[in-house]
Amino acid sequence: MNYTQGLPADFFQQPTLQLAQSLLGCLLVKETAEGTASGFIVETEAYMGPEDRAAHSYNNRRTKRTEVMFGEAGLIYTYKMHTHTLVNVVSGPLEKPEAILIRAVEPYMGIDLMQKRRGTDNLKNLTSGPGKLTKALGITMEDYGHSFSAPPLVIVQGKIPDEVSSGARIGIDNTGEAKEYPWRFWVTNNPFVSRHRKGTSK
DNA sequence: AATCTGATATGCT
DNA sequence: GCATATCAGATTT
Repeated sequence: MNYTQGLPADFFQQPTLQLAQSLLGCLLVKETAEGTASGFIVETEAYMGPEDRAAHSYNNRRTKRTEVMFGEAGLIYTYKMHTHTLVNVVSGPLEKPEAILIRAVEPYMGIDLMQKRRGTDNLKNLTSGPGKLTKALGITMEDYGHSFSAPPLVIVQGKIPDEVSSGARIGIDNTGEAKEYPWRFWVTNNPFVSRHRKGTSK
């Protein structure tokens, strides 16, 4: 199978919190010289720009790193955290710095390649975290600023999750009230989510 | 639960 | 230039 085109632009133009849920079950595909690897998105977190203390773009902080968040929905926002690359989907209209962090995927195609890149054959440990999935899929800063609608990194239609849960986000201590906002979404009971915390299913 | 790792950008001196 | 902060992960206690 070959992916020449991702989801249409209007898919990404949903309100950010809604898009974060819509992305669950979609297939994230990365094509490289080594081969194609892909996985179903099973966990996301929304970051709501100026009003969100936890967001890089809080208070419209516009820097070289956050610049792409002010662009159009459907662009790729990658950044590095320590030794790991994390990947986000830019959301919201132009000049609204909102984004959705992809926190975990369920391995689908190219599992051999992912195992090689991660140095493990434990499926549950391949892509169950934002830094892990980028390494497994081969996502790098090279992808920064590109679109999820075109190769080599695309999001295509996948399957509809059976059930979706929501709850507080992860890793954002000391950011005041924002840390309790239920802006993390995951596929209920999916074993590939990064951390199992309590949430409410819908 | 604590600690190490150490990319990138920002802010201060 | 140096100090600091960041949407982690792996390893060790």
